[in-house]
Parts: sequence; C-alpha cells; structure tokens
Amino acid sequence: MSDMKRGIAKREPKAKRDAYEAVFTALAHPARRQILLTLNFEGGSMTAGEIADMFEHAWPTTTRHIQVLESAGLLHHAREGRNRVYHIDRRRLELVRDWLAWFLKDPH
Amino acid sequence: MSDMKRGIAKREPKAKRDAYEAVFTALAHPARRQILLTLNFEGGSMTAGEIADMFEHAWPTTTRHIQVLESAGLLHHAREGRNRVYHIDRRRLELVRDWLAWFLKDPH
DNA sequence: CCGATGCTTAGCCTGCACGCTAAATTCTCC
DNA sequence: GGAGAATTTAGCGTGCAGGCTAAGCATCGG
Repeated sequence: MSDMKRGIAKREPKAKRDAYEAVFTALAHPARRQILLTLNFEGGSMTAGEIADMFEHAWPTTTRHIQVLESAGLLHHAREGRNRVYHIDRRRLELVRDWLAWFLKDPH
Repeated sequence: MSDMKRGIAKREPKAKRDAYEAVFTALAHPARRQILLTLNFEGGSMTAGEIADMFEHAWPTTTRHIQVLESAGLLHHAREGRNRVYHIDRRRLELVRDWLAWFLKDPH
C-alpha cells in the first residue's frame, strides 16, 4: 500500500494521533468549548461550582464535561478545601494549532 | 444574569457560533480529519472514489463523512463526468484559528 | 441501448454521548 | 460528631452518529 494511499496522517506517531483524537473530541461539544473560553477569560482557573453555574445543565452533567476536558489534558485540577479548582492548560491547545499548520505549508 | 456568568462566547454572533459548531463537529472524527489532510496533501482536490479508497469503510460510510465536511463548509464539490471531485476550502479552517486566538490574547 | 462504473440515497442496527436523579464522598465549622 | 456545603460517582434513558447492505441514478464505452 502506497504512502499516498495510507494517507499522510499515518506518519504521525500513534501517541500524537491519540492526543489529537482526545483534544478534537473534547472540543466538539459547545459546553466544553465554553468552559475553556470562560476559564481562559477568567484568568485560567475556576472552581467546579463556578463552572457549573454557567450552565442550565444539572451539575453532574458539567462534571462529566470537565472530566472529558481533563482527560484530554486541557484542564487540571487541585483540591482546595472542599472546592476543586480547575485550571486550563493552554499548551495543550497547541496541538490544534500544530494540526492546522499542515494546511499552511500546503504543497503547490 | 451577568455577562460574566453567561460567558464570553455568547458575544459571538449566533451565525458564527453555528459555524464553530459545524466545523468542530466535523473535525471530531479521525476519518474526517484524515480526509482533509489527504486532500490538502494531494493538492486540494480528489474524486469521491479516491477518498473512499483511503479507508476500509464501506463506501457509503465515507460518503456520509464527506457530506458532514461539506455541510460544515470545509469541502465543495463539482461534477466531472461520472466522477465527483471534492476540493478543500482552506479558508473555512480559519474559523478554528480564530477560535484559538482567544487563548493567545488572554487578558493582562 | 445495455452493461459496467462511480457514487449517492434509503433504511437498518448498535453503541455511546450526554442528559437526568439519587446516593456517596469529602471537607468545614460549631 | 453531626449538619451542611461542594462535588463526584453510580446508574438509568434516549437520541443520534456512524457503521453496514441493498437499491437507485447518472454517465461512459461499445
């Protein structure tokens, strides 16, 4: 099977493809994008409660969104008394920028 | 409800939020990302058959992926005899770059 | 015009994403 | 240590994304 047929993406190491998968999946839901945006705008960290308050959703629903973001590496948390403080990991978003870069250096 | 609570994203016009929605959803599936990458690498256009050949999937499955990409505005097609030639719309990917930009110009 | 080729449409099946409520957990404060 | 706040975990229901096969539609070659 030719390289052309297998496709360019296969040249990326598997770990990185998994990372893309996690990050793009995480970004696919509007609530999760909103969490990231708000978190970013608020200076990078918020408690779970503050995040949950943004939505009409039941709290556990938001908890799950947060977990998706966290397992994609876009968020981390620290315990602070009975609060959980989540903070954004902006570096992880670089992955998206990396991916987009393929479309700039387009062959002509 | 405060602006802060509603969240920054709401300031974007609705049309643009819908566009984000379509584009991020389209990018959420690895097959669709692969289609875009390959299409880009191959110079921007390929027939439906060439695209379908990249995958083990049954052809109709690929057809649907293509349609998702197209309705997100990431692809367009032209008929050419009995072939359908799809070409990438790289400008549409700018939306993603736009979205990411929020995380650069972070406050302060 | 007829069969082959290229591709989509129609329609079915299955699993999982994402919503919910109720219960558990962990910490705080009196 | 017990009430109460903050948050997660458990577990359920439903819709839809994404896989498939079979059928339909153009178009081309002979």
